[in-house]
Amino acid sequence: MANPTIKDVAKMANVSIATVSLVIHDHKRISRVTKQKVLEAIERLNYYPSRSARGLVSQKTGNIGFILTNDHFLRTEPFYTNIFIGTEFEARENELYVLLTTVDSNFKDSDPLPRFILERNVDGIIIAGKVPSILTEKLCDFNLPLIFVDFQPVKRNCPVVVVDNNLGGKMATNHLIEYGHKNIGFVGGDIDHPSISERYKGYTAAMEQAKLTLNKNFIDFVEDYPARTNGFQAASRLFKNNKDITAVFACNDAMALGIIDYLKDNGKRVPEDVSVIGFDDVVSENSNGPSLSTIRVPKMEMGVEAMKLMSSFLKEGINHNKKVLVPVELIIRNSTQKI
Amino acid sequence: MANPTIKDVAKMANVSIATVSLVIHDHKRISRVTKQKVLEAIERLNYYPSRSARGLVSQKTGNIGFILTNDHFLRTEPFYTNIFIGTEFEARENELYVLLTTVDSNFKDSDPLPRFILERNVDGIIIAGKVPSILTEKLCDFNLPLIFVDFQPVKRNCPVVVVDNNLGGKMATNHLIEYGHKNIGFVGGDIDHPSISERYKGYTAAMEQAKLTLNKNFIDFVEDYPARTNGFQAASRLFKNNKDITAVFACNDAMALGIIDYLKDNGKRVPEDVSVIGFDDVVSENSNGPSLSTIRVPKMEMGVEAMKLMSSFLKEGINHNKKVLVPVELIIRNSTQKI
DNA sequence: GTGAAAGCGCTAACAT
DNA sequence: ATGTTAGCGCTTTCAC
Repeated sequence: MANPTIKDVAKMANVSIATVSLVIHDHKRISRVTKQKVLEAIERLNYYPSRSARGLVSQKTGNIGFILTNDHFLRTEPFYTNIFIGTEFEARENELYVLLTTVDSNFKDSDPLPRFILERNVDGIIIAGKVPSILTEKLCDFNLPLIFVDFQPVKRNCPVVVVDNNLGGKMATNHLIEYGHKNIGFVGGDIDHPSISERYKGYTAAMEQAKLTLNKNFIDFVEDYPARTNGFQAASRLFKNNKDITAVFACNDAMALGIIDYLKDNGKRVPEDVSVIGFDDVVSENSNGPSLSTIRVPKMEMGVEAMKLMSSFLKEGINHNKKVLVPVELIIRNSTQKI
Repeated sequence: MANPTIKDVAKMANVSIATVSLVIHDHKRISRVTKQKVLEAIERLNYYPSRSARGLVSQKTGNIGFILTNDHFLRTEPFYTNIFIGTEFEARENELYVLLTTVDSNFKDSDPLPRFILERNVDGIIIAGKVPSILTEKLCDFNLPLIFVDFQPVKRNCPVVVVDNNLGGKMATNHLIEYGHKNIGFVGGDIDHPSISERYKGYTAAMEQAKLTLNKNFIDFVEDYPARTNGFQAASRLFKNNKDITAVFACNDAMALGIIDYLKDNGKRVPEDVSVIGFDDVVSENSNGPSLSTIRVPKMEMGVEAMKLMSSFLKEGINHNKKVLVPVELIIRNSTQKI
């Protein structure tokens, strides 16, 4: 039969559709015999309950929405993509599907919300990366569980999966310090971004702990997205006036590459003249040049953790308002060396 | 109101739910006045029809399934991921969502099909990359439109979006020939893979057209997945016996990198001693080393095209059994040079 | 332990 | 031009 319904099963098993439904949900008060009969019919007909029908009556769609800003969606490095893949992975374990969508990076109050919310086509929402707070506010008004990954919204108290950015910042800086560097620069993007500010705090903390002077001239923030070209620009400002910098910690790999671009263009060798370390570990896999030391962020795991929170909330209803801090790892490659 | 239904709208507009439905579907025979009334009520209540309810009655879910093998899903280079993103992109234009899932690379007859098919939770399926033919067969049995991307199944006559692999192979080879190379090697993966065999055919065609001898010793196929390590292995076999090879065309970027790895390890410089060209263009973006010449494959566009085929089929019902051949582009970077 | 029946929110055929 | 109604496939309460 093309698309058997619960009726077909009931007919074949000589029971009512209610009984079939109970069997499907493994209800206790069903006799062995009946259960067996029904299961056989299901098997023979190759029956699967329809999602739409279930969704309508149970108000559960089995879908989870995944929201990303355009900016993040279109970035070439596989950062948020890998987080998405992680959610996908864990979704499967929990019989869920993920609906991906993007919102404008400058989401305005008048902008429409993702269609899957309006159509009640998701049971929960995972938000990856920084999104405008106006969006967060609007999302909170719906009665949908909300989980944030790689971004902790201010004010709102939602379950969150974030990288231990502070520790990572310390680890990167300490690595340079241990290699004998003293004049260590920091290059960052938008300081208002929680991740970047935490990485910066890790940097200052490590510097202070090592009793190294924190030179304001060694620090450069771009207002823009922390992209490769911005790293280049930042480096040009940094090195113009500070010839004695021997190492730079960039807030992410893209900027680190931009810094290396600049140094190469200006006759400096990496790592011989200047050590550079990044953050995220999005570069390595397919590069064939001198590889970048960095702080590895377990991107897929972050997605997995987020979906685990979602799934356990959906199942057990416990909203622990948990903050999952995923660990980072120092990856020493060839862009840093002892002084 | 929390979740207004069609009834709420009908009540507020003083019409029947049927009228509301007709207005939603922009039916002709509705008077200006009524339409206006209803639209106002919809606006005021912030009403959106429920996906599940619609899905149940119309047998249309608004979802498209996207199937990938594990192998492809887990590869680090963003090839299929970008195709997926392309489908996602075009899906939004057509008010569709994409459900991603993977199947085992060795899908067996007894393996269950993706859940979204069994639950009738998709209106069509896009299959990306090579999948076991047994899966294709099973999928065809369902009455779902099927579209293939980056893989053309043998026997089955489905709409397909593929790269012009043959032309790409010619372009890559001609590039090397134009640079003065004569002893040009070819390194490929599984020759049974249509894409690889087409690229190889392009290579041989270009060689023959240039009246260059096709030396069997200059050609190496691995049985395995065309990965970086396999490129390394292939290169080691190739160069062991053929000291006079001055250029290699690798069937994809990953293998090209493996070849470069081997050459470096063995004291050969790229491109000074040996030119290497790849295929796919998945390396460039975040590499900081000498960059790889390659044939660019428009990955996102492929996804877009596939979803366009799907959407137009769903809307107009025209199954053109079209074969969309997406164009490739020669990207000359620093891994190839004139002899 | 099992069945009858209501109803989830919508579409579409048929009435009026 | 608009309303009435059946029914999509399922879950769940309430009878029996």
